[in-house]
Amino acid sequence: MARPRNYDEDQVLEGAVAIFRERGYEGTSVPELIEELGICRQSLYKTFGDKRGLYLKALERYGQLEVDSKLELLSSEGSPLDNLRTLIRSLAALATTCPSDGCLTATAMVESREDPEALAVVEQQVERLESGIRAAVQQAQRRGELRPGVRPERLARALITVTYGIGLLARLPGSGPRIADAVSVLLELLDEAED
Amino acid sequence: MARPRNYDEDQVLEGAVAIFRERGYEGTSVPELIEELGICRQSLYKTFGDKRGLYLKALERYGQLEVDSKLELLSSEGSPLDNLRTLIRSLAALATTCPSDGCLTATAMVESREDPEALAVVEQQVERLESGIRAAVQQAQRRGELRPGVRPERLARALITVTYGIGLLARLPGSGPRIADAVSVLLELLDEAED
DNA sequence: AATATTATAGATTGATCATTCTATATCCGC
DNA sequence: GCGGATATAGAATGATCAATCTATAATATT
Repeated sequence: MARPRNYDEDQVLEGAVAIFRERGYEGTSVPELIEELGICRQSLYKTFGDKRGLYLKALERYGQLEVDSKLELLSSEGSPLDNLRTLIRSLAALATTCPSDGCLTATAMVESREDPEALAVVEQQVERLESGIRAAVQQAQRRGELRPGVRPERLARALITVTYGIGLLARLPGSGPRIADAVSVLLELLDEAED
Repeated sequence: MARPRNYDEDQVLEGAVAIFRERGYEGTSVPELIEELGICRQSLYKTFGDKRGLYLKALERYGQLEVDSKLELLSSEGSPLDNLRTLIRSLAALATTCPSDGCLTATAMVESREDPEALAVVEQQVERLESGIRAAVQQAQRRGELRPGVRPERLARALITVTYGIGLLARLPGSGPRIADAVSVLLELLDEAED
């Protein structure tokens, strides 16, 4: 009945995530997107509305995957405290990664600071991760892995701040040691909070 | 001999800092700069080369003032540890500030990630603050305020990461509690490192 | 006061931007 | 294999961008 589309929406979105991570929203032109995503102009507009629509979807998708993988890590069987440690250690990977793999959520806090919809997406993902961390801390505490004095919400918020701070610093060449040391200090902090 | 200029270069730069902090580099057009700075087009180009030249100078000026004020704080008389505490507490101010007063240095890490010169300015300021913090930690340690086991460089790098992380999160509405808690946890961390 | 020198104001340029429009190609159900 | 429907390709549009050019205004020295 109709000509079938020549592209896969998910695949296009994945490509868009990579491009926006690397060059940002303003830094990417529609012609570039067309060219690199291998999708034709009209299809892009038909499927995503406009450039910003594609960006919002990419932002959402990125956050979804990123946060999901962290939450999954936190809900592994075994010690919640160990899971927290693993999560924190995984942040160190950003210290050695090329800046083009930086955190799109962190980037969006700056690039989209005048876009309430984008900020809402960001806020939602940040909150999702924050509550996952808080839950893990609470579990660790209930199991007696962390001292009773530890305040889960406060610790979770502090960890969130460092997490996205690391996502930011990863953009700055030469920040590898800073990230590594931040991770190391966080781990030590958990050790000191251990019961 | 010649018509005197109608503007003060320092004042223009200060205005540019405010504008770039609020709307970023890409988000500010030259006509807007002209209009809001009250400087005429030609003078802007004559004095600063081009838009990017003005931006680089503004970035440098912002970092200079920002870091200087923090370093001054750290080198106050009395207890270096207390100075560190004061510095950390001062970060909490960003939790309540409007996002337009966000940290231009943190913003530049994202916005100017493809501009080596801008990144060099950023890196220089970050390093300057980092070494100031490290010196303060060393002094505190030498005075016996911090445990001998504390590693100044590592702690300084961790503090830097949180500092700019806070500068990032300040852009996200609703992050006030996160920033406040991050500060609170940092202060507790210092307490635990006390000798 | 005249002139040289620099600032100012605003028109102009040429590139690039996101988006829409037009025309052509491709496929499915019949 | 034909008609209808949708995808594609790329030209066209109109706005906006940074930057330059042109012409006018203002002042300090002579």
